[in-house]
Amino acid sequence: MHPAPFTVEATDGAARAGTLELAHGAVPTPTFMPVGTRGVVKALDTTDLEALGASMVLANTYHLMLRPGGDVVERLGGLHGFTGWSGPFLTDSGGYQVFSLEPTITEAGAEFRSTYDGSTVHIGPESSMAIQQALGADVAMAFDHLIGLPAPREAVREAMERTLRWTERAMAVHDRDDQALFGIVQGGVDGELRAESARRTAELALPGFGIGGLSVGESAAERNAALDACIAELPAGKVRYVMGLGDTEGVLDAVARGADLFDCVWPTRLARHGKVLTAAGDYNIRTLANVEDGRPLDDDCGCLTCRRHSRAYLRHLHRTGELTAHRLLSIHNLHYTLEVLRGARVAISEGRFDGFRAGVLAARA
RNA sequence: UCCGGGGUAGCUCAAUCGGCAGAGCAGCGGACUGUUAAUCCGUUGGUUGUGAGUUCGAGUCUCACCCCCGGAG
Repeated sequence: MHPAPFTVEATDGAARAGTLELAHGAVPTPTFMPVGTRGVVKALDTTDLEALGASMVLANTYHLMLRPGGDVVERLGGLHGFTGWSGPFLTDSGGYQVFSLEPTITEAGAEFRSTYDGSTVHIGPESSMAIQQALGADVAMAFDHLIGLPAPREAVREAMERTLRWTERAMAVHDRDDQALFGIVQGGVDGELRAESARRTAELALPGFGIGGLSVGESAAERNAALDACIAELPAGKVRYVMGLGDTEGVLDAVARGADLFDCVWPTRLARHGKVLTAAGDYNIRTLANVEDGRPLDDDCGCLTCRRHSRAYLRHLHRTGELTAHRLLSIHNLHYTLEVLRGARVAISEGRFDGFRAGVLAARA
């Protein structure tokens, strides 16, 4: 087990700025991990990610075990050798697919119909761990049971308890020294279950903690209350990763509550759908309003896309289905998201996070 | 000038025997959060080229005219 030491360098209220040390480098927090499910951030390559200043990338166990297979990736040098990304990686355990693909769940694990060829595939806490160790990310996530909300309290408790049992099973088989294993807090939007899940997961003495099961149908107020309940029970000296959260308002809410790490398809998926994230508010590039607009996507943005291309050109590319549109908008949206968190980090260290956050939100409104 | 084909939403086209004028695209709006999503959902547009006629009822049948395409001359 890699210890993944986390140093809190500054705090401002509950918000904190820190550094997470991993086998492939240090990650300044708070920060955002672009999602590269199949070993690639859709439409981008590793040089794009380097230019963006991304410090860590996420990949997915379920998808990579099916294609090309964990063993193939392992023989090609693990995720780092295979993809060419030399910075830190985190692999999700396949737990999200328990939610999104609705497999049959038993105590042993989850039984899926493969999304690629329809064959039956099984993932349990041990097999997810084995595949993640083969993939060789800096951080592996324990296989968890994630359910959509709203859900009956008993179902939320059952998923939470199962996640705890599965996490202990994952720990029992994990043995890579260059890889950290994070546990995942569940509990829906029930404050008591969240607190209990966080407390019992923290007792497992893992190097970091995911806060999972959010952004699955609950309101922002419910999500924030759930975050408060979890974070109150998690150790201050370890990293807190809010899984699957990526919109500006949601991320800033979480940073204000003491979260350090995020990942989400939000910036990249929205980019492919033509939605542009900006400091002055979000909009769709596809509309007629942009047809002859020579301005950049965002007047104040310094990203590669905004330095070189107009809204009119990007609208044209998106409308005509040119693949470059996805790359250029993904670069912009990721740059925007990373900048918000870089700004938050600086503001925390200077003791002005509340003002920073209020300014960002006001400009977007 | 003659022969043939055609004219329906911004565009390309459907519409059974004469029986409530539709679709795709475009446009407009919404959704999307540990990726089965370059996706999905919703929605505004009509004097059916013009004018008469037949009929309970015409995009559809009849007549005249206008316009477009092809062929002939």
